Amino acid sequence: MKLTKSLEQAICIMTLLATQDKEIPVTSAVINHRLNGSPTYIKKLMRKLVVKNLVTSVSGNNGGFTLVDSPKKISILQIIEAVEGNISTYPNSGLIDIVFQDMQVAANQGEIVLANVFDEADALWTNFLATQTVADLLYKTLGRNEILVLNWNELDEHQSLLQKILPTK
Amino acid sequence: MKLTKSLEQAICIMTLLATQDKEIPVTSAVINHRLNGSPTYIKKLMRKLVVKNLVTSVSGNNGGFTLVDSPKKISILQIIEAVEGNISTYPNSGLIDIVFQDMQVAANQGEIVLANVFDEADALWTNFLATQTVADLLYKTLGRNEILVLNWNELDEHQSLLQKILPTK
DNA sequence: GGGGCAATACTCGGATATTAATTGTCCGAGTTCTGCAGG
DNA sequence: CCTGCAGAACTCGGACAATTAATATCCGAGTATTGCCCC
Repeated sequence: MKLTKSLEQAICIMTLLATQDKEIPVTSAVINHRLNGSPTYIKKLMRKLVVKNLVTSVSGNNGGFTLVDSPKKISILQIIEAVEGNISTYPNSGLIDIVFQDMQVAANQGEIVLANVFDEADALWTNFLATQTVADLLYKTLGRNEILVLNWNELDEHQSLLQKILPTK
Repeated sequence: MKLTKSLEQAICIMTLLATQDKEIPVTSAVINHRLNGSPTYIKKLMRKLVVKNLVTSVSGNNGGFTLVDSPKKISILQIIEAVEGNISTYPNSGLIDIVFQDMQVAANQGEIVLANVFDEADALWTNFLATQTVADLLYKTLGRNEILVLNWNELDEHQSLLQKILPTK
């Protein structure tokens, strides 16, 4: 049982936006270049984050994406749910009830019991991830309790400049 | 994020075997008939349970499948791992490190932090499901603290007899 | 009557097809800024 | 100047194609019972 690759990308995007000067939206071109994935697909991904109100999009010239909230207020769970939808691991189709159908038991009883067990397990998982914020990730990774802010648009320009220069030599 | 349909089937099979007289193996034909799925696919599923030593298979005439252990000793987690393999939800491809590659941070640090967070969440999930046994499911569903035992092979014969008789009328 | 020997009723395991989910592409929009041309 | 207009630089959103994972089928085995035939 794996989450999708999209989720990994979404987390990257969120941490990236978290270290971005809030006044300057990051263009999707910059995100694409960083993540090195399919540009059009990443746009779709971005849309999911926008719809779930985790990032805002600014269209037009100098447009792009910005975090809605402080990284301290964005949990990993929110990102997961934006990308994957609600988490419910048990693929319930009621199949279990056919096992019990000959034992005098209320219909759906097996289904209910099973669904509850998995819901409980899922709740443990989601509750924990709800406590983990994007800021926590940055703190732990950078080893300090502050988030440094930079402008990815410029950072990326350098990179692409380099890549434009190198091949010509 | 869903587990596969196979898992639902596997759980049904395990509860079914749990209510079967241990002396009499259940044939896969009976299991197929009950689950109403693809017979050949269910055989493959059964194999996974056999390989993980949750059920034993007896070949030859009057052969079939039997639980290895008491339902009290079989956890839901064991069934899940037999069918889905080890649970690790984060689709780690190290992508996160590209975000941090320009900030002076040990390589892989982001990857490690993220993987740990998800591992911790997964552990909560799996630890809980490790405490839930097949016997628990039966108790909760049947509403009593004993597992009634029957012979599904015979039960199923009746059914198929009925189905053979009915169409002729 | 009992020892072999087929027939029967099962599981085993891999190669291969089908179907569903995920990922990726395309195209034609809409929106905001910038710069420039004409009054 | 300053007003308006065209173009550039972005996002939006849906329809469609390709890729990968899950499900299902097929086929040729192997193995233990059953029952019957022959000595």
